[in-house]
Order: sequence, then C-alpha cells, then structure tokens
Amino acid sequence: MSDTEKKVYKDTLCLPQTSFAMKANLVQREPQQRKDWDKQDIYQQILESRQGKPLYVLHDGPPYANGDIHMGHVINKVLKDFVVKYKTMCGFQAPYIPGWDCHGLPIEVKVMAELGDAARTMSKPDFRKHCQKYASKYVKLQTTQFKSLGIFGDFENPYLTLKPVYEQGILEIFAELVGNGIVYKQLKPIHWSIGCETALADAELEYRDIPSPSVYVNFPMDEASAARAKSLMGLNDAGTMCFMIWTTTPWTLAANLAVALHPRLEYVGLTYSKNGKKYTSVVVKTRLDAVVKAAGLEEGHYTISQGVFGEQLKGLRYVHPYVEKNPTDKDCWFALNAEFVTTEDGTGIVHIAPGHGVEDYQAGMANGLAVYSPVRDNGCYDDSVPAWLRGKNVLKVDKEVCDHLNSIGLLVHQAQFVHSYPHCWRSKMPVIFRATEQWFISVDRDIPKFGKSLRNLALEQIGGVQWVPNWGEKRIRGMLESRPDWCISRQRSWGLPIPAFVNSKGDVLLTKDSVMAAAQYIGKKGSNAWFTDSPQDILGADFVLPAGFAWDDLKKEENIFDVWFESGCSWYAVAAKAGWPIPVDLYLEGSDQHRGWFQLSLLPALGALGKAPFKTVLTHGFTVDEKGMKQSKSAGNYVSALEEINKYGADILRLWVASVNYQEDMRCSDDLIGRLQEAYRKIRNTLRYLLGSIDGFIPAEHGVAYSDMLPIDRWAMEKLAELIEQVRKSYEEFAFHRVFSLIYNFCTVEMSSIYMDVLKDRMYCDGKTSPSRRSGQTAMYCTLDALTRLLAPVLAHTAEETWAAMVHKSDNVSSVHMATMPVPPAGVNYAANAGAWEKIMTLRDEILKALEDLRKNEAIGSNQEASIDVVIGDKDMLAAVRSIGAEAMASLCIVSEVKIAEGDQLKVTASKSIYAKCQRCWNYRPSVGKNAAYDDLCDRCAEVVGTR
RNA sequence: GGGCUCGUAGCUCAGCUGGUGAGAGCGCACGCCUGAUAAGCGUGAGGUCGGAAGUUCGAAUCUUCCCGGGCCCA
Repeated sequence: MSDTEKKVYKDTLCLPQTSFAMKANLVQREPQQRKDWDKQDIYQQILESRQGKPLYVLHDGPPYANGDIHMGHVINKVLKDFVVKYKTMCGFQAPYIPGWDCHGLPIEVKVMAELGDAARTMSKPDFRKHCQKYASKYVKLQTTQFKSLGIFGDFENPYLTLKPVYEQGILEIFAELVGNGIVYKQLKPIHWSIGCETALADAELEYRDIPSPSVYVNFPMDEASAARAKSLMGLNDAGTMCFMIWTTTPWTLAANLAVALHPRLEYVGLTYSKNGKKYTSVVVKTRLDAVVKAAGLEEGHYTISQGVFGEQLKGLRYVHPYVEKNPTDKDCWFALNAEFVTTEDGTGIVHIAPGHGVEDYQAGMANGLAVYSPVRDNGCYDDSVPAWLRGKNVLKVDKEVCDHLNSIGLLVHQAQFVHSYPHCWRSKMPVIFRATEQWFISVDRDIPKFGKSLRNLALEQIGGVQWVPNWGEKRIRGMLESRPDWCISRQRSWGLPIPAFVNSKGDVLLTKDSVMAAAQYIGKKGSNAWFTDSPQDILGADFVLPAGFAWDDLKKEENIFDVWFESGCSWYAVAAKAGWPIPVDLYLEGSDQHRGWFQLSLLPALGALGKAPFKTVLTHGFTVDEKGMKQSKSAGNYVSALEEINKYGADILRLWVASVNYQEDMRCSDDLIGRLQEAYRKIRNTLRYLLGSIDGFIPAEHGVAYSDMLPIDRWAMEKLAELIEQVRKSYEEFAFHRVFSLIYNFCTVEMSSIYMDVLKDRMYCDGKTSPSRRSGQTAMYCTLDALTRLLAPVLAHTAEETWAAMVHKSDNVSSVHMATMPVPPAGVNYAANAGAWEKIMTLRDEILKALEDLRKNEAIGSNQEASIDVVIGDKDMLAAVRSIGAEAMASLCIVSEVKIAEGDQLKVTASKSIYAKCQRCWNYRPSVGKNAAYDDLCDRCAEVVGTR
C-alpha cells in the first residue's frame, strides 16, 4: 500500500483539534494573562458578581515592607489565594485585602544606613518621612511580586499600618484597653546602648567575642541567717557564713538586691580559711569541684557540710558587700528561689539585680523586689551608689569593684574569660541591661467589663477557635499560660506614638478620652503631627483636662508602639472598619505566628471586645532544603522565589505549594520545584486532549444522558463524580496536597492511561456524529468542565486559559474564577458500581500482563494485534464482565477481540490475532475483506467511510 | 535546656480508633506505539515504615528512651 492510500484513511479520521497549545510557555503566557485580568479589574468584577452572597473573610496578616519576597511569602500568599479562589467559586463573597507592616526598627535601621550622618541631625518628622518613603517603595515592589503569582486581591487599596486611618484604628483599640484598666507604666530592663544613649531592640544587636571578668564573691549572711544555715547544714565552727555568687558583670553588684537558688538542687557549705580568716561558702553541690579549683583550695584544707535543698535556704538574709543602706523602697538582700538557676557554670547561686537583667527582673517581680537601676543614660552610676562609684562609667569599673571586694576579703576568685556578648550595632560598644520606664498591657489584671483577666479570657476563648492543624491550640495555650505582661513601648522614631502626656510633676495623662481625642487627630493628620503639634492641637480645643493638669504644663511622651500592637489591631482597623463581622473566618500564617500575630491579635481583641478575632486559625510550616535543614543565604541552600517564578512560571510554583503538606516542614529546592513541571505537563496534556476531543461538540445539542451512555463512558462519569466529591472535601479541609494528588492521579490513571487511550478508537474512527462518539464526547466534556473548575484555585492561569479555549461553556462567565465549583453529576452513583468495575479492572491488569509476555516474544507490537481468551472463575467478575460485554472488554484493553468463558479459575491467554488488519482503525477483525467496496476495511470503518 | 512538632520506597503523598505477605503517582530500568508526537501505552525493580526496648496472640499504627530535623523561647 502506498503512503497516499494510507493518507486517504487518515483524513477520514476525527483526530483531536484544539488551539490549546501543548507547550505551556508559562513564563511568556502568564504575564499576558495577568494583564488581561488587570484590564478587566478581575478582583472587583468577582466581588460584584458575589454581591449579596454570604461573606467569607480571610484576613491577611501583614508581611513586613522590606526586601524582595521569598519562598515563605510564596507559600503563605498562595495558600491564601487557594482559599479565596475556592471560597469564591463556592459562591461566597470572599474579599481579600492585602496588608503591610510598615513601621518598626528594620526599616529605621536601613534608612539610617542609607542616610548616614545626615540622620543624626535630622528632625524626627523629616527622618520619618524617609522611613515612609522606604516602606512605600517596598509595598509597591512586593505588590508587583505578589501579583506575579496570580494572586487576586485589592492591591489598589491595601491596608498599611502607616496610613492615618489605620493608626486611628490602633489608637481606638488602645483607648478601649486604657479604659478597661489594663495599660500601665513600669520600670523594666532592656538592652541599652551607652554609646548611642538609646534602647536597642534585638535586631540591633551584634554578638561578638569579648573578654569578661569571671568573679566569685562571698555575700556574708546576717547573724540570724547564719545561725539558721549552720543548723540546717549541721555546722558548728563555720566562721563567716556566706552565699557565694558568680558573675561576669561585677559592675551590676552595686544594684544587687537578692541571690537566687534553685529550689530543688542540693547546696552544701564549703568551709575553708583565707588570709587567716575562716569562711563557709554555700554553693550548689554539683559545682563544688569547680569552686574548689577556682578558690585554689588544696585537698585536706577544706571541709564540706551536709546538703540542703535551695528551698530550705529561701528567705535567709545577707549583708551587701559594699552597699550600706537599702537603696529601694522594698525589701532586699535575701535568698529567693528561681527555676532558671543552672549548674552549667558559677556556683548555683545567682546574684540578682532586677534593674539589669531580664531573669533578674522576673525573679524580682515574683519576689517583691524593686527595680533598681542606678545607671544614667550615659552609662555612669547615679548618686545612689557608694561614693567611690558615683559618676563612674559602668563599663570601666570592673577592676575597681574587684579590688574593693578583695580588700574587704570577699573576693574568692577572679579570672578572665572570653564569651559571646551583645554589642550595639552602631557604636560597637558592649550593651548593658538597664531598667527604664515602659508601657505594658497587663495579662493578669481583671477587666471589670468582662470579669476576667486577659490571660484567662484567652485561655478560655482559644478552645472555641478552630486550629488547623489542631495542635495549634496546645501551642498557643502553652505560650499564653507563661507569657509575661506585654511591653508595648519602644524608644524609637519610626512608629505610632503612644499618646501619653506628662506634666512637670511627672504625672501621666493617658485616659480613654485622651487617647480617643488623639486618635481622631492622628486619623486626620497622621502620626507625624504628634511630633510637630501642640498637646492642645492634638487633644482638641474643647478637651477637658483632668484635675492636676494644665495646658501650659503638658509635655508629649515620645514612646512609640511595639509594631506587634499595630498589626495586632488589624482585625479592627481593617476588618471591622470594612463592616465585616468579628470574628472573621480565617487567619492563615506560618506557625511562628502563634507567638506573633495570632497571639498579639487575640489579646487586643479580647481586651477590647472580650472575644477572639478569628474563627479558624490555619498555620503552615517553613521551607527547608532537600536534606531537611534550615535554609539560609549563607549556607548556600537558599531558594530564590523570584528566580523560581521567572524560571518556571507562577502556576508551577502554585502547583508546588499545592503538592506539599504545608503542615510540616516543606523540602524545597530548584530541583524539587522543577519536578512539578512533569506533573504540570501531564495535567495540561490531559486538558488539551479533552479539549481536542470535544471539538465540534455542542453540549446542549449533542449531549447524551448518563443512562444512555456506553458502559465505559458511564465508568468515566462515575470516576468523575467521585473525584469531584473528594476534591471538594479536601478543599473544605484545606488539604490542598490531597487536591493535587487526587487530580494528578485522576489525570494520569483514569484519564490518560485508561479512558483517553481507550476512547481513541471510538473518537477517531466512529462516525463523527454517531451516538457512540457523542456518548464519549459528553463524558469528556463533563470531565474537562469539572477538571478546569477544580483546578482553578491552584492553576489559576492554566485553568483560565482552558476556560477560554472551551467554546461552549457551562457557565456564562468570562473567567473561570467567577464560575462555580462543580458538583457530582446528578444521577451518577459511583459507589453502586465500584465493585463491578474493580473486578473488570483486575481482569484488565491480567490481560495487559499476558500481552506483555506476547510482546516480549515479539509476536505482537501493539495490543490491537492480539486476541484474548479468558476463563473466569470468580462469579462476580464474570457477571461484571458480561454486563459490559466482550466488545467493551476488548476496547478497554485495546485488543481486537476478547472471548469469555466460565471455568474454575482465572486464566488469560493472549495470542496473535488470526484476522486481517483494518487499514483505517488498525484493529484485526473478521469483517476485514468482506466488504467489496472497501476490502481493506472492517465493517465499522467501511460504513463510516461509505457514508461520509 | 524548655514548649510544640515532624521523620513510611530516589521524590511527593496514602495507610481510620493496632489484625490477610506495607500502598499510589512520579522518577528509574526495560519494552511498545508513531493518527495526542519535545506526546501516548505497558511491564518491572525499589522500603528491616529514623533507631532501640516494651505492651500485645499480633504494631508503620500504643508506651518509653535514643538519634536526626523544624518553629518558638531561654
């Protein structure tokens, strides 16, 4: 036969036809798609199409407006987009207002670096303008980057924490909290840079190795305590009873107010002589060797008492080595118990200076100590310390302190050692801990309105929130149980001022009314006005000052809010102000936000409303490298989100996000993401083939009822019904990786390897308008339609492209994102026939194996060359196969003939067909050669060709 | 060091409240087709379920410990 004759029959086939390209070219195609979306203002159009529908609010957590987006952003925003697009397609009005965290230190630091010396001389408002410019620049940049992922949202009107209306919202919530009596001011130790005379945040610290003194000091007990200690330890002749402490910051000894012992560790008395005087130093038992060595005591020159627990020594009092009078208005100089005491170094007894250490502070608070910090802004002692220290720089007195202690016989040992210590990033000087006045939100004061403290409200309300995954509740519960009061003030420039005023007597004006007044003013003028305008301008001419205050004696404080307080009010400043009910439906962030945004949104909402701001909180994990290790630029295992987007396209990244279980760590590398291209191609090709197969099919005219379909088409409809049900369930559970695997497996197995392959013969060779072909086209149309919609939240671009390529749409909307999620086709009960189909597919597997043997023997190439004889023992299998018929069974295996017989057990015999090959459909059929007009065709093909 | 959490084939995931020899898809190997063609189809090889002990007639599934990750804190 000649090629031209072959060609003749090829032209009589109905091969797939579509404009939908096989090659995706996502990197070129997607930007065009986004341009189209922008042009038609897709976000607004979708919202309008959902007017009057029930609301579903996913409230965006604001990323920080700094730098390019990274994989963490991609995961977070894409997951959010899945939810928003899915809920929209479920008929909800699902608005998405993206937000940015715009204030705060990282920006301030960057701007200072950019400005250099100019920053020092600049006024606060001028400096803040630079910060605002910086933040705005990154909001713009990240907007573009987020949109390049195909995310829909109100990017024209995002919420920014620097906007005056947003600032007003923060202050209104703050006013509520003030009104509810849980805001207070107190001394608290913070990192202090002596060089820059300012408070520092963690981000401003650099850790460097420096040599520090390591000193062991005896704190002699008072008489009564010494007697008590001796009796507890079974000592008679003990000399001077002391607590021996160890410290690396001798300068803080001047502020010592207590010593801390671990309640459940064993302490002993070490008795020895030094310079002719006898001492007994109490130390923890497990540090004895180290202390003996440090003190230079030789074997036999010391004795050890029996042990007592730290608990038993609690309350014993000592005399400060060189401070004569209690410098505070509270009790001091006694032993207390604290869990943080360790035995890794030192003596197991920790010197406590509540004004100069965080743990010291906490221990002090818990034991009724004052917060004493006798250090001025410039790092020099104030006048409350002994005369020989007054006015001296604390960083330079260590030697003097040691010499003094030595001279009075209390210095046991002194050495130098090198350790990592925080330094100021700008002045490069070592940082000190120093107590300053800060504003706090109390978590333990009862709020009269609610009859409970913030902590109790929180612990109670989190039970009513849905946490996904559910261990989120455990996690946040643990944090809430142990969290201290919230320090909301920062001594910085770039942020929203805490609108407190103070008079010359030091009285503070901060009431619900005063904050509300300031809120109104700042809402109009922006927070810069705080630094430029007068108290009377800010509070308003008709503001009535409380007793004791006068306009001509009123100064503005210059603390700003912790940025977490700002973002923690977004449920109000954004969601409530938009008129949406609180709690909103969903918060969705990384699991680090249990400490961050979730908790710090919960607290203001509880403080103001008494209820949580969210119904559901969903968290995701973090990306790690291929080996499961943390990613960082310096480790070289960092994956650049922008590079990945530019390399593979947004839909590949979206597919990657969908493919992994976000509840755990997500392994991520260029290679891993690249592999999703394979999956993408399979899905795309499935869509393309379906599109090509329904060419010329008009559903309303040509559609075949399910009950009239051929058996294999009914099977496809049943599989589709099952898929729709399972995918929707998975979306509802936010289980996107199941959505992915369900759809991917469906495309690979049910569609590509079975249905589409099997249907080729019918689609290509049957009469173009024959009922059998229409039956297949109906199933394929339904599948394509449903698949496109199910995919739309994930493959936002590709689904849209597919939708556009569908000539006859089932939903009269221009964008698939305005369409609705499919429901399982009516009347299709997949469960009823599942058992029978399973039997049939088992038989198919056996037949395919038999064919493979035949092929290995080189008896056949394609399956069409073979005939199959099956003997079936299983009654159910026999019934199932007979119900679809031998011919359907043959087409299901793409063989030319299947003969079925009943027997004892399953036996499959494959052999080369004895019939001739039809030159059109390539099947081997008995009818080939029987038709005079077409002697090289089977009867089916002869008829089709003859009636064309 | 503490709280929470994770560890099933090369990869991504299933394996429900313990019960027939541990699954799927991809990848890989080998082969087929050339009328979805930078496509399509088939067959096959891959796992001591992180490790160890224990509970049990029986554990990937329960308990304890250990190892190795991650997030948050100290």
